[in-house]
Amino acid sequence: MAVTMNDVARAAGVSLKTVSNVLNDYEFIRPATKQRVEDAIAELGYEANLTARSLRSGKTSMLGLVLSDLSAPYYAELASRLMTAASRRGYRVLVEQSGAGQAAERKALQGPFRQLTDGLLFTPLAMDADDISARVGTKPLVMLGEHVVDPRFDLVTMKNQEAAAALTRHLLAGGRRRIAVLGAHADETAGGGGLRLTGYREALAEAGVPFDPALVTKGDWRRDAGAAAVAGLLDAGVEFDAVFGLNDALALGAMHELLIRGVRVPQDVAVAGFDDIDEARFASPSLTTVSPGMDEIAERSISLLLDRIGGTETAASGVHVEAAFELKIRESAP
Amino acid sequence: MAVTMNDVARAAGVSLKTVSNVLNDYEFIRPATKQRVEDAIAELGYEANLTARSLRSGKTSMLGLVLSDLSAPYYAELASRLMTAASRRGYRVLVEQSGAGQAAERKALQGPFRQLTDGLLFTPLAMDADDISARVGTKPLVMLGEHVVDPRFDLVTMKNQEAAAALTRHLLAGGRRRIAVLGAHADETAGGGGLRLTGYREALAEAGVPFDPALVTKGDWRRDAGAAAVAGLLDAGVEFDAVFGLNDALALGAMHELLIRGVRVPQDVAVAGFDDIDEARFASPSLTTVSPGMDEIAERSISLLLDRIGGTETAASGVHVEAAFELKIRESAP
DNA sequence: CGTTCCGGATACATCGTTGCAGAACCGGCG
DNA sequence: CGCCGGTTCTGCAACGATGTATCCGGAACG
Repeated sequence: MAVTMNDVARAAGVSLKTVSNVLNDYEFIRPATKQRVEDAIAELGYEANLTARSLRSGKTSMLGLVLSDLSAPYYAELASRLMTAASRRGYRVLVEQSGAGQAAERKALQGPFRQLTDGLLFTPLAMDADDISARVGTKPLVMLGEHVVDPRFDLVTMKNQEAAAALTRHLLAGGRRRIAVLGAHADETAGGGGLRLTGYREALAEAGVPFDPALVTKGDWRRDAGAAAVAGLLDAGVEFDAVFGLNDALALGAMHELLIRGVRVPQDVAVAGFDDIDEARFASPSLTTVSPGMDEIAERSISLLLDRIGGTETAASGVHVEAAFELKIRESAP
Repeated sequence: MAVTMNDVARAAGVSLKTVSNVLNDYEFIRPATKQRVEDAIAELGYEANLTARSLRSGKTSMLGLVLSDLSAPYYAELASRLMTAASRRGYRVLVEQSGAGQAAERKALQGPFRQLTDGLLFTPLAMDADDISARVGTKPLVMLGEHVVDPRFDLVTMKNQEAAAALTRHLLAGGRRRIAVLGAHADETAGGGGLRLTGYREALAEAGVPFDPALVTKGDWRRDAGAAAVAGLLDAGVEFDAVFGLNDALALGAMHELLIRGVRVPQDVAVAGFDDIDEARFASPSLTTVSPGMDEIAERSISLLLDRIGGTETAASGVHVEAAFELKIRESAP
């Protein structure tokens, strides 16, 4: 068996509780005693049993991260940064993939997964605010992304609308007038897609360019959907001189399809994306996109969640954090 | 407070232990009793406390996954599949990023991380076999990847050498004779890179094409390193008509650099990679590569680890599993 | 000199579950 | 009728830590 506190106590000639006190930085311990305990710990190679500690204290030192699919580059990078940020503060991150399904999201919110964590970072895609509100327990929950924007919940996101507007302005400044949009969803106004679309329309309006619904295509935020959408536009004979993918995967899929069909990027059609995943820099041509300040998002969301867990943050209604963004002008839309 | 077994017991009019027995599928329980307990559980919405269960049983139902960096596409996809495979069998996966550092790898092998998991999937990059052997505890450990191939350890990997040879043969069949290799490491023969390089040399030898060390460049397995390596070759005036990136990231970085410099792919230089990450399909041109049968790797490694945990697999020395591969011929090297 | 106060350590209960041993009950058999 | 073996259920201890209450001894105080 592993070494327990009792063994340490015996070796140090003190009570079990004194060992516990040393470990928990209890204030009133004679230096000599503390030293004896620490020596015993070192000698025996004692390591605290986290499970027992969890049972007693009710804390697990784990944060849950619910996202649709870890293999999506954006989420993979986000998860990686969140883990790093959490680990700096002594927490681990346990990831749960929901596959963007309602059932899985609900389960992550209520089931055993919740029990294993002290707080949740949640990227809801299928559940709506009321549904979440009804099922959210007592443990802290911070929303990521923009599918659910609701004053009841803490939220860390980016300036979606502003960023999309800035990107669209850049395309307009480059002389583009017919900018196709990929990845819209029906009736979505609150989500990230909706906000980005709103930013796009805002920039068009400023420039006096009419909005043409025929240029807006729907689809999942994946490479293959981007390719398919562009294929659809081309086959339908819709004219366009730029493509704005609501995320990078869409834009990269679109760019691939354009190049296959002999459409030159950026000469014939400029392409821009959103997220600045690592791949965007190394695509050919490299992809113009918006960097969402992911480090800031990771840092702020961990901070916010830990403040809630620790009770430092006490705002009754949701705290909304918007990270700064940065335009990344590259070859695909110079 | 949450509902405990005691509450359920009271509600069902049985002892606490009977509730436990029902939950653990104990054989001798009258159907009527079982029903009463199950009704009480449903009515109270009881959920077992996993922490307490872990403390008592010594099992956590979590598997550890140690890899260098979750944001690398290959690892992200692997992690995602491993999680899915594990979840099918009632296990969760806890990921730890080592950043390819020795200290971090050692910590993952011994520290609290180990405690939280029933077994480990380990992708060692910095530690060697003896070091691992000295620090591996009693809990099961399955190696992934090829940096450490040692009869002492269980290992799930792919046919690196065969796959690299097959890919090289394909390039040779296309008339390429000067095939540059990106991503070699000094003196590595056992690791994945070493095996792939060996496969490359094997195919060259078969074809009677001399091996030219000037064509082999070293570097990390990342996009930027691939770009840098190609830049180095071009600047040094080394002639080559094909590039074999030891992984896809390298190949994609290389392709980017080639295209930037006006070298046509595949007309002037063919490019091939290794891993078949999703991005390879959507690159422009799409990337010829080797698919390592990641689903099989995920499935087999989870199976093997669980067999070890459950004591089903009892081979004294390491079990070595090699997943099948598949050549993916695409535009970059038709 | 007796009392109060506090630093320093301890004993015991407790978190929610499972393993072990055994009690109570039942029908069948000698 | 008593004993036996199997079924059904129960009580107690234990997993390894922390919270609460308490105890003890010495310094400070009146």
